[in-house]
Amino acid sequence: MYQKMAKYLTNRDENYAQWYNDLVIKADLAENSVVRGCMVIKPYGYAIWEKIQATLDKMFKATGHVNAYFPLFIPKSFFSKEAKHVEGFAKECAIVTHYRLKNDETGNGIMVDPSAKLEEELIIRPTSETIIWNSYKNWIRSYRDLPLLINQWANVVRWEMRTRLFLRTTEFLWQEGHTAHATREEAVEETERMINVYADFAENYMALPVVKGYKSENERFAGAIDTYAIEALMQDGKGLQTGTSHFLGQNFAKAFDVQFTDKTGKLEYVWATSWGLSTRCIGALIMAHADNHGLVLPPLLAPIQVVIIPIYKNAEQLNSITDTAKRIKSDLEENGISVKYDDRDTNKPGWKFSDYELKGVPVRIAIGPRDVENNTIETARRDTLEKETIQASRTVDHVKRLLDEIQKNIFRKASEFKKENTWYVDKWDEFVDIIENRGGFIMAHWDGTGATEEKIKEETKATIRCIPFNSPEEDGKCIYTGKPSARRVLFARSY
RNA sequence: CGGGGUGUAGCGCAGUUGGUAGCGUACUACGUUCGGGACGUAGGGGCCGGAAGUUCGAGUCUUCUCACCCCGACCA
Repeated sequence: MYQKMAKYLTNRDENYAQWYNDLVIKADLAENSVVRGCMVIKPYGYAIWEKIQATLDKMFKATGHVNAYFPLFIPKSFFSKEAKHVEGFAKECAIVTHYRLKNDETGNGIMVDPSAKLEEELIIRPTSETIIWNSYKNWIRSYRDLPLLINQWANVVRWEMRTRLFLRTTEFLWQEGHTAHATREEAVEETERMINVYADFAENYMALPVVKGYKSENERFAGAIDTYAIEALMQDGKGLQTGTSHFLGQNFAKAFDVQFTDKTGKLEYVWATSWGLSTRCIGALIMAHADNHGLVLPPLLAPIQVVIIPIYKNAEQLNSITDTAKRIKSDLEENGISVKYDDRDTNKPGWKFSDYELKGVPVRIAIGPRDVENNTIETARRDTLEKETIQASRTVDHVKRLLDEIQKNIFRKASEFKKENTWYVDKWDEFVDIIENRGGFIMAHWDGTGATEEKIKEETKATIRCIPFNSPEEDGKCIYTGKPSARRVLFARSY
């Protein structure tokens, strides 16, 4: 019955990358723009982002943060103030050099007016530490001004060589939190708090099990003392970082000369953190849960949680079905469930079934003449594709239970997948074999040096995704060099 | 920036030895359908990426050019 899907969507097991691209396009999430490397996020894709924003924003507010907005443009000179930071981003910056156009005198449309050259070029933000800390300098005088707990929802630009919808685009949307603290301890605590917020969000809303950990020096954010990340496993065995939190120490405070007077009257540099999560996590949502029928959205982030589809032969039937459908819709909505009643006459029921499956709507309700007659409805859950016919009076309880079960079930499935694809490896041959042939997370010993990490990357394309917080102390030998190691770290190929 | 590939209808593609462009899908209208992407009939839609050249004649041959895609170096 479902085989025909192959006609519409590339098979996931035959070509994962193509399946992903097809899915993003066909589920109407986004498309490539005429601007190289940039995407158009379409209404359905943006609706998912809005759910993500709304959820995270609440979590940020609940942890004491407030929103603000800083400029898109950053004076070039700001960038050179923190040496490591420049190094990290210099190769992928877009630069504004002029501020005016004029008619081309040779008659070929318009041109950049060479007389309108900016005295100092402006960098389009790849991240906002510098412009924000330039403001913080003016805001912070005393310990009474701290902590400063600010988040912004923004777009950023990183000039990427190779892009993929949601996973890596030249411009993307994200939130970036930037906090300032009086003590090192407080800043470290904030860094930890926010990685925990991300992990909570990933697991309980995205239904995505993650590994929390430290980044190795090679993988660390440019300008950070320490970077924490959450890493998730995709269905093709590759890792995807879905959120990061940085302890910036006093690096930016020193670069922008942000000092405050502490309780004892002493002048101190401010301690900082920054943390971010981007539209990339929509890619994670897709790659972690979706199947050959299309998207599978966790109910807590699905723009439409329930779709009602009428099945009818004539206007009379449609009218009586619509009565039932509207009643059910408002009953569900009263219970905080988002419902779409799709009574468009322009598509057949079968077409709609497939379309909403493609779009990952968690629960579908079908109502036909037989249902009206028997006071029943048919429900179908997206995760297992199971259908049930139930008494219409039971709809609200049944749908609530289904949404709850789907949310739990896809998390459970993803957790099992992660467990089955996490390998504890002690031999290099086995490491290579798993990376080449099976994929997944590999927990292995590492001698702690960047050189070794680099060699492993060269030979296998696998990198250290993180050094898990919960990795127990354990004597072992580095998988590559055989040198002593105190704990296992997480290796994987990644996006 | 290196290596490979593709540009023909909205999308996906075919187009032979050069002879004036077609298929699938989508679109429009009407009818039959409607419980898993319906069917029939009739229609509309093209500067064959761009420029120059060869030729009586170019989607097809030559040269130049532009754009995009894939593989590498960089990355959330």
